[in-house]
Amino acid sequence: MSDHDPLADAELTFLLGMGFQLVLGEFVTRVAAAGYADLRPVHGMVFQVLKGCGATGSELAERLGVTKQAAGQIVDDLERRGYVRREPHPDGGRRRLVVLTDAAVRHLAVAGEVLHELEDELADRLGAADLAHLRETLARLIRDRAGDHPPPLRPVW
Amino acid sequence: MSDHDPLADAELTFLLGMGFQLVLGEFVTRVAAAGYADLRPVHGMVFQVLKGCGATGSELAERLGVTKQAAGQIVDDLERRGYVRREPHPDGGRRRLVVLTDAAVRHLAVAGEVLHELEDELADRLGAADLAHLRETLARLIRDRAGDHPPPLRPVW
DNA sequence: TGGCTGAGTAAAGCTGCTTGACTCGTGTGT
DNA sequence: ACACACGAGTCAAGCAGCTTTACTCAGCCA
Repeated sequence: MSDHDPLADAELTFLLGMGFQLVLGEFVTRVAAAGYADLRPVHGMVFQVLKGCGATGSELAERLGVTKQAAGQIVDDLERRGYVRREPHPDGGRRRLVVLTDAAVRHLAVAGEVLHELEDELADRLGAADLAHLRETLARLIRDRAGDHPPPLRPVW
Repeated sequence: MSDHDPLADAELTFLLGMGFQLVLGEFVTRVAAAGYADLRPVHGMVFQVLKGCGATGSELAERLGVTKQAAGQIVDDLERRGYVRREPHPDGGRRRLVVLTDAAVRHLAVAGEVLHELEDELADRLGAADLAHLRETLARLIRDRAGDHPPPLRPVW
């Protein structure tokens, strides 16, 4: 056909990257519009890790896939802005437990809502069955490449 | 069920990001093993843009979604390492045409081969029909969010 | 002639990470 | 009891890959 879709020929890697970029970009835009323009996706990852009973800086670093110094800097930043607190760790030692403040918990709720909203919209536009199939195939791809323990999600290239 | 798949509950955004990260990581590893450990994905994007008849620095910058200074720095780097040349532009002015050397053309061939190899392996493991469906749904997602002119693929967060 | 436009360049600054070197509590072996 | 290794945390410096700001230079058109 003369009007051939260039996306049909695109590399799978490109399709995945572009899909991720567009969806994440939309997510970031909406969360920023909800009053969180000062939080990047990595901060959301931090909140996910700390959700529940918190974690130490080293645990956080491992979960984020960065050095403990980098994790410390992120925590410094979030502490200054009132999203986390450092408390003495029950197990003592030099350990300190990083925990979420209410502001961070509220952000988690908003972010979760935005994610579901976005996914619902995509289900409408792409078809719920196709979206479910997309999820399922992606999950198998991830399991195939990374097993049961996918590595930390890091900025790509 | 006691043995429930945590990936089934994961956010779509997460699945897309993890899928992209794993596939791109595998791609980078294999291309590095083929002798191109000194080239990042962005260099491959540059080669894609310049493939054919080359481009000016400003055109390249626009296609990459960076400032022309950043594009100039990348071109400086690639020129030093023998992957591109700057030639006088046929249209004159201050313009200069950045074109690929044979080394870059060889890299393009290798990278293309690796991408197809990777996609064939995934077709084997996930099922050709499911992979085709994945591609098709991703293409529709991209078209839905970006129309016919998807923005440059950039490092994400 | 003189000014506008658009490509390219030069220099400095910034962000988010890393590496290297340390300090300090704690348990462990002898 | 004492030394000491270990692991968490922190300080400082460095670095990559961009951006912002500010300029130079060639053509073009009134």
